[in-house]
Amino acid sequence: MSSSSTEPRRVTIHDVARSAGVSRQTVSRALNDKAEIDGTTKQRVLDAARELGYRPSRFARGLVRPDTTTIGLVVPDLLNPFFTEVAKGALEAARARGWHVVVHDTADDPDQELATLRVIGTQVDAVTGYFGRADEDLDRLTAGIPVVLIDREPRTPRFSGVVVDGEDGVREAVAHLVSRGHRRIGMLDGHPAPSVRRRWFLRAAAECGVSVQPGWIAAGAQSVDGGGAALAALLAAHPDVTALFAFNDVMAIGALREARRFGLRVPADLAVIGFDGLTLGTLVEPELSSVAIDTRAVGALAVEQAARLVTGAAPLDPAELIVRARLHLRESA
Amino acid sequence: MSSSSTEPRRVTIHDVARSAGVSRQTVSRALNDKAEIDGTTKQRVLDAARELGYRPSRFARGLVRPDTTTIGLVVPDLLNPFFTEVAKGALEAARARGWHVVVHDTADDPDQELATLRVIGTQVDAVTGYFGRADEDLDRLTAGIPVVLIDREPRTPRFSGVVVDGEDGVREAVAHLVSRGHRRIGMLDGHPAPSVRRRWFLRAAAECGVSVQPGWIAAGAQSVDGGGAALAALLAAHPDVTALFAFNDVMAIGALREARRFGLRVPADLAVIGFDGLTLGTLVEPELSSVAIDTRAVGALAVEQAARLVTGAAPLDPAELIVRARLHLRESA
DNA sequence: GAGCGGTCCGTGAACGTTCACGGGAACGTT
DNA sequence: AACGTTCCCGTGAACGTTCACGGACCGCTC
Repeated sequence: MSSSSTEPRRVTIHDVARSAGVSRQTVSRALNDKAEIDGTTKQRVLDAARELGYRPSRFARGLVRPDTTTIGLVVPDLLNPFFTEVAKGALEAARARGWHVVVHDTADDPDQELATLRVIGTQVDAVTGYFGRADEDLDRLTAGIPVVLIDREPRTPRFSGVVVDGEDGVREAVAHLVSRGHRRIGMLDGHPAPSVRRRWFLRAAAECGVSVQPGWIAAGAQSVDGGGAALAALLAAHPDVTALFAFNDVMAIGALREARRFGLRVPADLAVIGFDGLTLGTLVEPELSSVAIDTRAVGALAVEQAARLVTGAAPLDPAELIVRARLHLRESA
Repeated sequence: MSSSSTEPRRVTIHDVARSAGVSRQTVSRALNDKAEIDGTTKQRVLDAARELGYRPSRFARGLVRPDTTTIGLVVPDLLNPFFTEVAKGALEAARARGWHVVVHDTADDPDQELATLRVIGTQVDAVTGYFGRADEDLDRLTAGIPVVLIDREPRTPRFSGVVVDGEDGVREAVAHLVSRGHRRIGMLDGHPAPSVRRRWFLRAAAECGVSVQPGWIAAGAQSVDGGGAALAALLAAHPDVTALFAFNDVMAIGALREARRFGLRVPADLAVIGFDGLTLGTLVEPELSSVAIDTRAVGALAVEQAARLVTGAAPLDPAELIVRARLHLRESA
């Protein structure tokens, strides 16, 4: 309502005090439900505050009293149910501590990841999540705040992280397929370059005595459509594959759908096993077998570790940060 | 490493300055990549900062320079894909502004909602999401910050909100079912008390000239299992129902699964139409028909409105905050 | 009517950072 | 030798709030 041109200066506690004819401290008392204040003055202050549209500055307040800690969670795509479940676990763990979680979705885009890190690095007390950038970049951008990586291969001293160990689970999966008579087992990978999960798969196959032709492995985007496309490509070249291990459940579900289009019955014509163990897998038909990990635990562990790093408590041992996968058999294999 | 008992006082910019033998301002210059500083001193300062484990206080910094605004998003259950999609829309809209979003999951629990409001009210610049509490409670707990409600019936002057108008969409759905010859159409409601969506349904049915027996409406929890249970109850009492409108897609998917257990083919024996239009509906078999709304837009609109309220710009007109539903036909009806 | 306890309120100080300004040193120019 | 530039660096002030303290006022008691 003023006249001038510049920024409409913020309404401070002083303005309220002046308007109500009291001092800062009395305003503070009224707003924070403290004692030592008369009922009528309190109401007068509250009215004045409302009238002026006063909102205390959380920065000024945070400066003078110990305040809630905030941690940043970075995920490539919140719509991917895997990350949703991890986020849920993180939120629960944070809530248990009374902490805040700011969630950032990078849309799987390195530039957005960079932008996020740039802005988040100065705004939170710790950051966790999935990152693609090199360690040096991360180190520089986070400027000293604790970083907890999730499911990232090289663990360096600077960054601790939650790692998922699917080796045993994948071995169970392959062993199960072999026990059902499958000999031509393909894989849908989620990276162009061989992923860790592919290594687990190949090693398990070798241990079970079945050989895997290079052509039986197709890569695709880590999405439903990506899984469908990868299966289409795989079947076009090698229609004799009878079983399938997928990089994750989302791709596996895409494969399920694609198999239906091909007229293949699952598991009769094509057995499918995914990875992650999403609850989503119980909603599709047939229900998806999967090498399952405790996704909530992943998020919770990340927050737990972040908490320890922030408070300076003894950090969790790397061994305690390992989440192991187990085969959950349902209908698709 | 100190001796005393009390809090291990925070490392401030002064400590770094003293350690590096320079002034505060020089430390600030080094850390913020400003000019007017010598290369070697800069490095010395950086080393000292790292050595001491210095982290600038975001509060002190936020106090003195204009800082990123943060908005709170409150959802009952992030694992519910509907809320996930809304959250995604909100995150995208916030990112476009360079804003932060702190996400809180209340687990559908009034107490947790209360706790969340209590802590969030003083920590963010605006709050949006789904709330169950009465207006007075919300008003008191949010202490003057803008509140944008999502999909909540009574719009009061104090609270603006995004509302979804499914009336036309539901009418399309019922009309479609009737045109396919259905006369006994049931509904799975998500509330014990008649919901707005139920009103839309009943009105549409009346307009289409079909009557709905009270027993054809069953209520259940707004979850997959809740939908399944509700359908089971409904079919037990009224096995002659041939079509179904569900409160939302999640319940509809539960109904799909339950129908399969009952040996009913969808849509041949039982046509099913959900509400929300989740992408999840394209993953199930048969693909789910649904009265669809633009879920991302819901989240985006909420943030947009919050932005206007925070910046003091002209708020969106209530008419602009209406998201309309349209029937999306797929396989299940 | 002096003292006392209780209630209510105001005044510095402090939190940790950046901004605006000023100043010294080194160097080159006339 | 005086002067202007450029490059660094440091000193008060300010951001908006709460805490610790002190003090005014009122009513009561002895």
